[in-house]
Amino acid sequence: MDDKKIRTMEDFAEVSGISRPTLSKYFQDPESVRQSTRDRIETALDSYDYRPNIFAMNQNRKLTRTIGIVVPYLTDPVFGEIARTIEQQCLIAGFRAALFSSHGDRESEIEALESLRSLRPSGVLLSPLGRFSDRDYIASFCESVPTVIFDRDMEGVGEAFVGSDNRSFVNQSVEYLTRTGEPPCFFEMKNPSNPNSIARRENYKKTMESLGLEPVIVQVDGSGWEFERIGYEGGLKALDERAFPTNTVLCSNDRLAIGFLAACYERGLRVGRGSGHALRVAGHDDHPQSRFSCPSLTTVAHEYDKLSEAAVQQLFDLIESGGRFGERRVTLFPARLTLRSSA
Amino acid sequence: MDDKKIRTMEDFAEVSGISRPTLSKYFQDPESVRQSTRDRIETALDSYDYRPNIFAMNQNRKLTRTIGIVVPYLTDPVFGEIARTIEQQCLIAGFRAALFSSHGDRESEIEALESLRSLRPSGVLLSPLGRFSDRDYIASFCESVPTVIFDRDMEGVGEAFVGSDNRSFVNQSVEYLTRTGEPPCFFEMKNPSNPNSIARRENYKKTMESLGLEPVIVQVDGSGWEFERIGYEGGLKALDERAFPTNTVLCSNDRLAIGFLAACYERGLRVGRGSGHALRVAGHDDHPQSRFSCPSLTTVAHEYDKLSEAAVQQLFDLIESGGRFGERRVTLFPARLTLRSSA
DNA sequence: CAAAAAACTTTCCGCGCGGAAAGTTTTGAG
DNA sequence: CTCAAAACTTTCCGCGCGGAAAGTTTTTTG
Repeated sequence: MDDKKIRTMEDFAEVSGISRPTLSKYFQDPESVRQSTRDRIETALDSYDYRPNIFAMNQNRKLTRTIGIVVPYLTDPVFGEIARTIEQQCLIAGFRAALFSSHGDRESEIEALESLRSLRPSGVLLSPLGRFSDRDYIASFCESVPTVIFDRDMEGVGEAFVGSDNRSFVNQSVEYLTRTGEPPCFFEMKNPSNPNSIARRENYKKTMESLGLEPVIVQVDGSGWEFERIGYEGGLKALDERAFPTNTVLCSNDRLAIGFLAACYERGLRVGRGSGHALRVAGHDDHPQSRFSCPSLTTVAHEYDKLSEAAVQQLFDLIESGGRFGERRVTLFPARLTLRSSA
Repeated sequence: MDDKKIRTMEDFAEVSGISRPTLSKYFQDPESVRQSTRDRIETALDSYDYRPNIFAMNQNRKLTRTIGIVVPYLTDPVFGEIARTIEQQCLIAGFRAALFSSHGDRESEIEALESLRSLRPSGVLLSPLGRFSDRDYIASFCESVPTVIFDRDMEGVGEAFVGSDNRSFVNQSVEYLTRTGEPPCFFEMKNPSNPNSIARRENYKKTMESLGLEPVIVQVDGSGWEFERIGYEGGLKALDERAFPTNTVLCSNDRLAIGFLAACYERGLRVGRGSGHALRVAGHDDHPQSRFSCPSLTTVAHEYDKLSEAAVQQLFDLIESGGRFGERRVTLFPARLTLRSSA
């Protein structure tokens, strides 16, 4: 371990007895050199502890082996979880990950992508804000950087989209709820920024109509990312106004549902199925907290692992295809109904 | 906007009529050139849309103007929130932010720091895992990179620590609970990885003893980061075993408390103060969800903003001091008791 | 074992910028 | 208006690595 003054690849070439260009090849892809050479390099490597200068590398390389990850709101544990999964898969594949959050804000989203662009990433995994995104900017970004959109779609933008099948989500929840009790009312924000929310509302309508039932949509005010608060305050108001004609409430997402459950608790309404309960409540997304709400929340779960894996895989495909697919690829994952106590 | 072939600073010098070295100065610090020159550059800048190559810049610069942020578990909204705040303050100060999560794992923490080291950041804000951290590695990292430790301390490591005063936290909660009802039992994980947890337990003991009361500590099994689950499962067990001699439970942190509340709900125990309630429950941290638990959780709040701000400020001081303070600086923030319905 | 292929070495240049040195222009205080 | 200080320009070199070209060695194939 006499790591004296091995600062450059030249230095390391000298002490390891391998020529600099071969070392260069090795550091870009260890598989690209002969096994015997690789062994010699790796032996020297743990004697001298040298690491190539990342800036000098990326300055000249075409592919920087960096993957950008942009999520709309990192504080939401769902995105935290997704980011975590994706990051680890990138690392395993030998890429570095650069993580950015849009903080729910249009300008921040642009800033993140701008930072990312200057990093010249091999590819980007982007979950856009949705309605608040600067569509034109993002479209032009996707033109210059291989980008896969995930979780929330932006139609026509990017070479691929990987997300959940909102139809499957709502079908399952509505079907279950109507089969086991009164038909559900749909509880949501008036102006959701999330395209998934809009798709879910439309699918709720369609599903109800196809069942010959009257859709009832209860919309509450509120903007921003404090969904629990919005669900809580809007829930109190809706309950007090008796806005729900049936005893079953299907929330657009779990965070809203958790807020709504807090409102029910506040008003002394017992939530759950069976006698002795005033209301049934269900959500969508299987938020990590929904397992520990009171009562635990019946919801429809994403397969986060599969989604993350597929998104990463699509991006790697895209990178290998030189940044272009023939046509936009869309991968949707079905949902899994998760029964708990609330409905 | 004829941004044709302005790829290098040389190109931009030509079209802007400013010499390359002056441009170089400008991009490192706009204040370092004369106002009139700055105006000329900025005028040219929005005509030609040039941005210096970040890799070429950082290759030669001493300070990369990058701040590394490492948190133990990004999926925890508390850290998400802190990371968000810190990131924005760095951006305002003209630094880029590189965000990493240790994912609760020793190896990942080392990997994050290793990645960071190769980025040659101006400074690093690190919230270590705690008991699971490789103390020696982190200490040596702090030797080579200006580092401020925050939120959870690692004694003697890093040039500065910014966090919360756990004594103040526990003092306030214990004092309030004893004053308004039966004295609290302390509910926690058996082997907390978080140094804050350990400090809180010790302070609970001391505070109780100083009040002439017998401390009662209920420890539950479980490891990892699923605190709600641990609180829920351990809570069920403890309730069934009648492990709490008083009707008041003080949880080491809010996530544990949220799990415990779910256990209480499951067992049909009404939580809250006043008659008609079986149990009082309180937590620490003011987790974003604790406002919407059932019932809403009485807790002791961090001043996240101040903490983040102070951590960033300390780091900037440290960077300006050339990476060394005379002696280790410790900044602690007191807590703010936040009364809600649960106690 | 010979010939072809693969892997390696040597040499050279370039990437886009930082920074030093020396000379020139601009600024502002008296 | 004068002159020194401040700000700028010109010129040059270096950072650490990527990558091409041409030559040499090793491995593979029949």
